[in-house]
Amino acid sequence: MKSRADIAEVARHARVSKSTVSRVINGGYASPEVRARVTKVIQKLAYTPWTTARNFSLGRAGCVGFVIEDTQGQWIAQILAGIEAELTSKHISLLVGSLVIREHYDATTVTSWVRERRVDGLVFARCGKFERSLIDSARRAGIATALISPDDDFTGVDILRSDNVGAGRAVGQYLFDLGHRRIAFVGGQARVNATTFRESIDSRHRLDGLSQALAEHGVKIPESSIVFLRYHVDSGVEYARRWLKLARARAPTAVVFGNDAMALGFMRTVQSQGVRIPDEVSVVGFDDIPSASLVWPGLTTVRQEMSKIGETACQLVRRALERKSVGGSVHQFPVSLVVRESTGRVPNE
Amino acid sequence: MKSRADIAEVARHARVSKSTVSRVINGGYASPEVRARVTKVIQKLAYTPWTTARNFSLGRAGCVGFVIEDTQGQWIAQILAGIEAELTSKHISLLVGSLVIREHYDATTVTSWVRERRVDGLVFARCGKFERSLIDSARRAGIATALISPDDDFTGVDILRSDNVGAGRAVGQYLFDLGHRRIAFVGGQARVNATTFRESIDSRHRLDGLSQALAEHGVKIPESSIVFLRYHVDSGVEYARRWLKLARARAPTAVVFGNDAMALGFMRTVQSQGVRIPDEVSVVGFDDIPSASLVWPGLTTVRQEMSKIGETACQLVRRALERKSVGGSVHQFPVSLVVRESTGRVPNE
DNA sequence: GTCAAGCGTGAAACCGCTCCCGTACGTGAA
DNA sequence: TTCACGTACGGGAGCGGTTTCACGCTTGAC
Repeated sequence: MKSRADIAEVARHARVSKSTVSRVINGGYASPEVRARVTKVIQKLAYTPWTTARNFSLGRAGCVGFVIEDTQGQWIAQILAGIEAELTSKHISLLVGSLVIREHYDATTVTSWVRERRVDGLVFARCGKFERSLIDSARRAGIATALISPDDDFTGVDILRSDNVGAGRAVGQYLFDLGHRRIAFVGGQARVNATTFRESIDSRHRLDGLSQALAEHGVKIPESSIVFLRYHVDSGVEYARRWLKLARARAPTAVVFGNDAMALGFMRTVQSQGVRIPDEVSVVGFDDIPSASLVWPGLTTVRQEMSKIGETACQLVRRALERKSVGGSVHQFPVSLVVRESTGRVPNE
Repeated sequence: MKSRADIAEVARHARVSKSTVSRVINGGYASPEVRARVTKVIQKLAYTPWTTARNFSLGRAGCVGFVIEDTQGQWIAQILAGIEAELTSKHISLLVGSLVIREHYDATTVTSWVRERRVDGLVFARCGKFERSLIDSARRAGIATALISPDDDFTGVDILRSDNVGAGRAVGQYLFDLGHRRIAFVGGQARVNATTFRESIDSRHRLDGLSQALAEHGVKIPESSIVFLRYHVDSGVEYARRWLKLARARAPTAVVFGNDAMALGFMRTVQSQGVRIPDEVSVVGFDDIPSASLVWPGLTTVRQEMSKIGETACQLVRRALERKSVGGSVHQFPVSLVVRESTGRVPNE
């Protein structure tokens, strides 16, 4: 009992050589008659080339590795949706190799992917800390790499990011129009190594945009109203405690957070103390994670095209693979302000 | 310039045959001296077997396919964390092949995985509708399959599920202890095909447990307080409208939902109408998605060991692969009640 | 001393596909 | 007619591992 047809069997039935069958499948020289005959046999035998053998023969892995840091687990779906769409739409579809979703991604795992040539390409998404040596070794191994990152201090890799400055500007204009003048910004921190964190570049850009837009109307955010904490719900809680201690007349009437998790932490904490949102304070987040629309009041936030970014990242990796060249392009994606109920006109004093 | 060492080069340097190198790597007959010599050469040349070649030679794909339906994108992280832990912990680590995260998973994609032998194993997670023919064809192709599903009407595949009845009982006891006597249950629906839905088995089991626990105290849930809607935020919103219309004295003092998304939809809707939770109504969800702890008040819910379930699913697939036999085991995982602020004592009337 | 059993090793087949190269044929130009 | 060239196809090497098989050596039981 033969378990499965292989290319040789197809060739026998069609009375041609393996080479010809291969050409029919992959599109090479083949006369119409032969092509028709072979195609018919393929149909009849329900033949499908064995992917592993094909990859082996082509000297590739047929996989793209995907690395992400995602403690809250809110990102994955969006980015993956894009990646998946891109990969499956191509008949030469490469699979998403695997992913790392621990709090801090494990460089050892990724290194082994490179060493064992498990992947042809790599996509790093929102990893606070990129190991430069890791990316370099990937490049040396001929592995195309795309980074979803605000940091563009890399050579030879494609970089994708959202227009954070534009996002900040949009938020600034929006809050100004609502009458807000005392605005605070709570940015996030990116991981530098296991224990150290630094001001996140994403957040810095968002703050820059925010400041720019407000400055155009003569409004300035005082240094005392700018703070950078870890990208985590707890940071929102912590900032809420500070905010609650401020005198009513001096407390910011609007707080812009570096991500939704912090914003939601802030909201629930002040709500638990009886503060009404947006009557007493307006809140803006970033990212539009699923939770943002599930709370009451819904969180006004900035939506990024994460799905589109994931899709493009894969396209870049595939293209870099085909051309056997590594590109160092930078792609910036537009964002959109999603207005919900957590923002309102500034209260009359 | 040779790009990379292969097994033949290692063999040359160590003055042994390829076979011996292979045996040293995979643990076969080899004298201590030879083993040491070969190991040293491997170190020196930084040799790592090429995964694709190995898989090809072993006649396998080296991949496990992962299929999930996840519109809200809240599940993936939890299950994947477990899968990833299991796969990377094994040196024979298989990669997560790919995943489908559209609203309704695409059977065509999975079929092509099977046809092209892209995967050795398949894990289906929380897919409302399993295509029986798909699973059967996978079995015939010798692909080990694990289902994360409450439905055990399948043969030859491993099934994993949470103890939904136990979960329902725990919720029932808890609410009874808080003094609740008028309790409603809003279950979910699973997809049967593109347009049809049926009462979800998960929800039915949860309701069974809930009813059992309450019945032991002489409390009965009237039929009119049981409803099955689609597993979606909107269903929570819809139920909230119905609830708001009920007379205070007749409205349930506690509502148990089939999942967190519906519970959160209910909460935000009644909150927007000024209803205080849990003072006026207690709310219980299921699943403990990230959002549950981000809202105010925090949602009391039931946590499932999704990470553990994912991990076990992979173990089962791997084991089925090694033994070349398909097992039909059923695994039930314990759940835990997570009490937050959305539940409280029944209000004095 | 003989024989069987087991260990340690090398040679070579094998997995299924791609692709290089050689050949045969037909066509058009010199 | 001859030659060059492009098209169509077959033969077979090659990809890098694993595994089977054969063979030599050592050991122990009789």
